[in-house]
Amino acid sequence: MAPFDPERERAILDATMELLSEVGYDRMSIDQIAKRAKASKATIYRRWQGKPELVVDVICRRFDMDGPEGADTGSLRGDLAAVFRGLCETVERKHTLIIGLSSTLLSHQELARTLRAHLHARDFDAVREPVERAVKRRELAGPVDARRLFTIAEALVWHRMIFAGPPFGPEFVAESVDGVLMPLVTAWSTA
Amino acid sequence: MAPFDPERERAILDATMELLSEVGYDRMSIDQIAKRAKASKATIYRRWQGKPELVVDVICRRFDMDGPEGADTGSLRGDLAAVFRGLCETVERKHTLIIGLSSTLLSHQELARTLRAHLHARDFDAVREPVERAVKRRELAGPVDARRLFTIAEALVWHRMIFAGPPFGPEFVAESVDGVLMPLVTAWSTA
Amino acid sequence: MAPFDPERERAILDATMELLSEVGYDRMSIDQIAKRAKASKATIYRRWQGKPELVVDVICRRFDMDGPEGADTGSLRGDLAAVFRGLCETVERKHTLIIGLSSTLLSHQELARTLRAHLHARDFDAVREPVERAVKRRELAGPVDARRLFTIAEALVWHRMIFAGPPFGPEFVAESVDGVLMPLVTAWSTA
Amino acid sequence: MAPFDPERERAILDATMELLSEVGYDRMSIDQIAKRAKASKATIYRRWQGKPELVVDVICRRFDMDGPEGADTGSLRGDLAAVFRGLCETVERKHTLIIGLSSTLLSHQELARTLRAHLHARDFDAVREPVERAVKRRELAGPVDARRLFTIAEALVWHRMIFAGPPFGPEFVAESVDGVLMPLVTAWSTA
DNA sequence: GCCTAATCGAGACGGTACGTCGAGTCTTATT
DNA sequence: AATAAGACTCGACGTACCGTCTCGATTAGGC
Repeated sequence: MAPFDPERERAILDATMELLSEVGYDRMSIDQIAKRAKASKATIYRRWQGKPELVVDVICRRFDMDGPEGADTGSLRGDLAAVFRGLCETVERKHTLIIGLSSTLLSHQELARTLRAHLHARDFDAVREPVERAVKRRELAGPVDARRLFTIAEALVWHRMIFAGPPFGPEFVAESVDGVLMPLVTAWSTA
Repeated sequence: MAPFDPERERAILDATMELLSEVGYDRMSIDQIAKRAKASKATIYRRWQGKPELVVDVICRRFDMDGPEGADTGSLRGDLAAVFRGLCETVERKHTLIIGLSSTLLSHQELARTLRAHLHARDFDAVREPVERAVKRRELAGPVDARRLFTIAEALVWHRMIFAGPPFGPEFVAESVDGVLMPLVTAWSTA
Repeated sequence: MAPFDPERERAILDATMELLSEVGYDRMSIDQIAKRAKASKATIYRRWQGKPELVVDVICRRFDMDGPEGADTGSLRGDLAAVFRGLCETVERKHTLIIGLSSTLLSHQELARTLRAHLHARDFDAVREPVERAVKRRELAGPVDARRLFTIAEALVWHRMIFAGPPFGPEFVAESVDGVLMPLVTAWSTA
Repeated sequence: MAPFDPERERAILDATMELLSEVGYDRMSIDQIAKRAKASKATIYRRWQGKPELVVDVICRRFDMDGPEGADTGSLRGDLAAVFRGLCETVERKHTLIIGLSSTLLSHQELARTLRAHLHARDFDAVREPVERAVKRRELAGPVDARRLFTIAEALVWHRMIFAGPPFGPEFVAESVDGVLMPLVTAWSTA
């Protein structure tokens, strides 16, 4: 058992996951995690600095975006709407965790960096292909920076998250795609 | 001394302010505040429900937006840039507090509403006038929903705040105004 | 409630007493005491430095010798035997606590002093009167230092305690009184 | 390496000895011993039940009385004083260990027996010869139970140990021998 | 000018969670 | 087969805040 036992790690991460969704970040205690994982607190603290680090690890390992799968709907608008809906789901799924962590992240910059790296990353690809297809289809006049477009989408979702909270209805998706993303991408492609 | 002593209120709010900037929201304790304000914890809890409420009060009273004062620069682009810069400053100034609070807000919806009310409120006006002036000047082809525009601006700033953190350089302002706000407002006005 | 609440103190001391006799010093935890006294650990640590100090306090307040009351039996031998039996009882009653504490006392000299002060103190008187009566009755040729005599008795009991443990049978009392105390006091009085 | 390696045993006992004198029984941990002896905890627990057993073993092997060597001084008083001084030294040397162990011994009767066996054992002989010589010299009127005498001496030293602590000055030796042992042995021999 | 009542400081209280430590067990790789 | 290394469970430790509470002392305005 000389190296860290991966089985214990699993058990602890699993217990953490469960408790996160049952009681939330704030009301979840290390003792609870230990008890549920049939682990000792020492084992937890041997691997992670504290609760925030543990939860960030959970997020990174378990909550990673599954790629919103830019399904090809035939039109740019349809593709963007699909991606946007995926983004809403993802943010909605993680937001409790991330917001629960946020105050801690202020004083743990390194932790914040780690978490950020896992926040966009993969999703970005999901928007590049629809745009490229649209260019090929002549739906767009010229090439467009997909990264920038994705950033705007992300900003819209998080803003909604912060100032209104879930759920994200279809009217929010429609308004965002038709009122912001499409006008923008069109404007950019003709610039 | 029959009514609540307003002097104590001041002392408590001041102490809270100081501690917030010295140690941050999380590591600030009610005991610290009481000691620094030479007040008793009872006095604090008599006026506020708890730490979050107290801090929200501090934010509302002390941190309120000074109105980014959409100075008339003669062009829509200049006006929007001015507003956007003001928004950056405001968010930068408050973000620590707001993020510190955020996890609490998840379980205190009423508190969240109070805070939100103080988050945009006044700023919104600052963007309506530039837009109206631009319409008058024929810089814009038609009327535009200033609220929507302001929301986008806010979303961009908060997104930057969350995923990169301060400071917000001039290139961020330029990119946002030229790459997003101007194209959007133009597109909307011709729709 | 400004000063320390004496009722809580009682409850804590009582709980400590009970647990000491139920599980012994070593296996008694502060958490147990707190739970049984319906007190919080903080309250305990506010008054006492730690477990040893608490237990010493218990000993001092609750276990104090009730004065073995040298009942006047008419003869010096009878009186000494009575005192000696009382001493046996007292030591037997306290020995578990004291031995439980002893290792701690090594590194807490001040605590050790406090405890020692409560170990003989009162008992000493119990042996002075029998001796004085014996002198009056001409049973003893001259005056005798009662303190010294008591010390010998105490030494005998503790030695028995350490090297054999309880119980102390009547043959131990007889042997001690007839074989040691009486010969000694006789020798001293004729010196 | 099939059988238990005696070299490891030595290393462990040595490390235990060192630590006992450096930090005392209570603050010495098995991990420390293991680290210092470059041994593994498993190796320690394979040989000894636990810390108390290990320390008792150390005491038995390393701290055994070297026989206070009842040097023949020509007089019973001189011989007894010599033995008594030796006893003081021995007890002083071991007392930290024994007191450190004492609380554990309460719940480990077998261990207590083992330790007791090593506490008097040899010393007893040291007092028999002086007494026999004194009888031969006609210094004593009749035979005396040396064991009983030794017990009294031991009781005096331990009592002093417990209620005052070291060091044992010459006045303690003088008072004990002249005030207690000599009167007693005289009284016994004429009985 | 006094009295009654509200408010104050101080800080003890029951709780809950923290992060650390030591004991004793068990696993793996080495010798 | 016994070892060194060290991870493991368990449970106690002592600390820090939380939000509630009970004290006297202090200060108001109504008499």
